[in-house]
Amino acid sequence: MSEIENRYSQKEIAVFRGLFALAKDGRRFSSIKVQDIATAAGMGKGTLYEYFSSKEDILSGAIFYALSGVMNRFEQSVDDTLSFRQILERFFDELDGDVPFAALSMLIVSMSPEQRAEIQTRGQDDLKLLFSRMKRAEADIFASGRRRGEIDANLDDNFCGYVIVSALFGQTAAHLFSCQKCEHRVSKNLLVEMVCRTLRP
Amino acid sequence: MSEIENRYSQKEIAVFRGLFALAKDGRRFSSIKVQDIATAAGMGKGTLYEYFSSKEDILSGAIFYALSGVMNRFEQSVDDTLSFRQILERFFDELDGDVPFAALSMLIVSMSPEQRAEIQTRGQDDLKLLFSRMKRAEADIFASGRRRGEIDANLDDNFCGYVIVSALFGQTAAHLFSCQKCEHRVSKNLLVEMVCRTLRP
Amino acid sequence: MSEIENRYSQKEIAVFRGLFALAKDGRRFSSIKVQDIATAAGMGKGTLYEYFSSKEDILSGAIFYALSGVMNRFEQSVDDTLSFRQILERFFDELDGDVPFAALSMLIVSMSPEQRAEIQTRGQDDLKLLFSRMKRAEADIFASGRRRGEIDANLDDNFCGYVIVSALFGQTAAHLFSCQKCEHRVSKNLLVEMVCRTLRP
Amino acid sequence: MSEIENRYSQKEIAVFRGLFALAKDGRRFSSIKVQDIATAAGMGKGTLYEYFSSKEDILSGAIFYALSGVMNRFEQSVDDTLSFRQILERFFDELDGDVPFAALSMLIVSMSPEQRAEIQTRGQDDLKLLFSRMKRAEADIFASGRRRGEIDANLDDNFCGYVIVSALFGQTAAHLFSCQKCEHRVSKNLLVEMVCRTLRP
DNA sequence: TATGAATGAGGGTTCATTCAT
DNA sequence: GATGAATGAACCCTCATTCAT
Repeated sequence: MSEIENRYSQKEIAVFRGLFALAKDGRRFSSIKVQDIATAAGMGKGTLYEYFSSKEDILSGAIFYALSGVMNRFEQSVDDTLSFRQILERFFDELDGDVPFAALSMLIVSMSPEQRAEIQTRGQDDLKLLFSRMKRAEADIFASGRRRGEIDANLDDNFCGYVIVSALFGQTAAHLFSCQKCEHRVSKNLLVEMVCRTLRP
Repeated sequence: MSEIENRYSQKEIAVFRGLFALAKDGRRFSSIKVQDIATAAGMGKGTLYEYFSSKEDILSGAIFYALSGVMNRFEQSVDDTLSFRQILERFFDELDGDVPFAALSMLIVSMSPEQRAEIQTRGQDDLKLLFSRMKRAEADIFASGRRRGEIDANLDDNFCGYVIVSALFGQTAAHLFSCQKCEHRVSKNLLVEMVCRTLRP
Repeated sequence: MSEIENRYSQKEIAVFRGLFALAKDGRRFSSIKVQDIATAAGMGKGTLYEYFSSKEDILSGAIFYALSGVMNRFEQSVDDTLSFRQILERFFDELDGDVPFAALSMLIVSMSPEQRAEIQTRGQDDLKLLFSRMKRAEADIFASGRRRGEIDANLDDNFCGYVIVSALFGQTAAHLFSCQKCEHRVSKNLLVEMVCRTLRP
Repeated sequence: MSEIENRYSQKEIAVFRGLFALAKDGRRFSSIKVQDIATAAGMGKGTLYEYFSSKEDILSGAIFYALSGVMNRFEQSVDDTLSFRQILERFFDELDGDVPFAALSMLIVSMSPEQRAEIQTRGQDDLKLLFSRMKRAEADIFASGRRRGEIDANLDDNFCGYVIVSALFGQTAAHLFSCQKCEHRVSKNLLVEMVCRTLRP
């Protein structure tokens, strides 16, 4: 993670954190003004443009930054001494530690289709490296889960990964517009319960 | 459903369909101009304001309209002769028939927090009636699933509902930003598979 | 007056009266919608355009109509058996009878410079005839006032007319933005008092 | 006056002057575009909104600014060595020096009823102070005029003030829509003559 | 380097006008 | 003749971006 943090200047990180703080309560990116971000980051509006070329660039950067953190977190969750459920719990528990995941979700859906396409190919040496490392971590965790009998041996890594990603974003979306109000802690328990139930043999 | 359709003028429905067509490919609401909606709906820009008080009002109206359709569809999925999996398949199969669910998801996350709060309380005689009818339909379907042994008897209706809602929105979010591209049909199969695996005893 | 009334259809008069009613409480012409006028006149919006070519045309027509009334009223005030002060009192008393003068003032200042230029030359056979008749009435009244010793013999008709016009519009303007609130009746007394004091020998 | 000028930034004064220049020739406020004001003030359209919250706010500000100037001018006209007529002449001579009074009149009648109500109560420490100072100046001038025998001792300050205000606005209105064209200088002479004749014993 | 005053392109909204009924 | 649904030109205002300091 420190290597990721090192890749950003303190100013950039301040901007990212400012943006996440603004997006935390479900505010849409389009309703967040550049001035808001600058204020939240504790700097002048003009300074933003010393580090980012546009408002959209801030969005892309912030998402890239946060995803790096999430992936690192996931990678670090690999621990052969823990059960699959325990790994999930630890991962979800720490998920909001660095960056509120609800904010990250809001920002991701705020991206333009072009940005989404771009972020998939961006930083071929960076993001793809992260992805591949995360995939390997995933594979380790899933393999461990299968060995322990927590994951159905017939389910491949793609399905398992899809279940987690889907549950993750589904939770946020459900929060945004659900019939019943859900406590955040309950949601996490629901999440773990759902994933484990889904993947169990 | 006809009762819902009847509650809207042809112009209003044309606007809703125009908006959904524009949102289908993941376009953000903020990047959709009022002129775009008018053009997509086949009418002049000024005409929109004969039926809606603002751009946001179009959004609220469209979401309310689409949700009504989804709920009606779900209610109509109740069929004691079908298995839980079959009901899910039928529901998901028809989900995109009227309004693309991906578009609906995009629009829901495009709502402002204020709109989200408002739509929860709006139309006490309309939306709440729909909700309660859907809840009853849900209860029937889940009860049937439990009777057939497809749903774990220990899981209450809230959990079952949460799983479906979460899977529904998670799918869209996963589409928006996932590592691998997913075919739409595959997603549906994944959806059914996920829900059934999660709820099985 | 009947000849003036006869020159307008009932619809046109309804429109004029509707507009005056709307302008009575100081509302600016630019804030009065065509729909408002139509509603106040008890007809459909489209019908207005059967009788007037534009919103500005309604304004010009209404002013022309009201001015005709005022001039006729003034002409009819000529009465050799009354003192100058009595004539003024009668004129001012009846001023609001047909059309609220405050509304007329508001509408006059709402005219565009082009309209003002146009109305001075409009209806060469109509307005100019009215003007000349009014001038003659003025001359008679002023002459009578001088004969009775109510008007300074050194003041020409232009000055006398200017005093009346100025007092008339000054009253309205002072109403619009004055330090102290003035009762309408008081204003009339003030008006007469001012004019008589000004013109007295 | 410098204290008033100091209360406004140079940009604000530029905007006010730009607006007065546009209104000078009798143009209605509703026909003056924000872009026109910006151009006349020598700045970009967006800059206006750094200093004013709306087009109406520009109007209110300009009127408040100009009225302050007029009141200050009137206050400074107090001079015991001059006759009442001389004071009037000096006041009217300088009236157009800063801001064309015809433009100010046009803008005042362009105000919405709501704005008129608001400006009467606005700036309790500012406008009301100005009003009270002007009232005192008025009282001094009228007292001096009575002492010199230029003003009828039976006329109270309210009547005297009303005569001046009425003459002031009546002149503008008469200009806007009068039978004969009046030279500006002639108007001023007329004004002084009218006021002095009216108030004389 | 950091800033925020200035900018103007762009978009939401209004409303006078038209025309099919 | 009377109507009002439909229209789009026009305008106010926002806010991302720039650049002189």
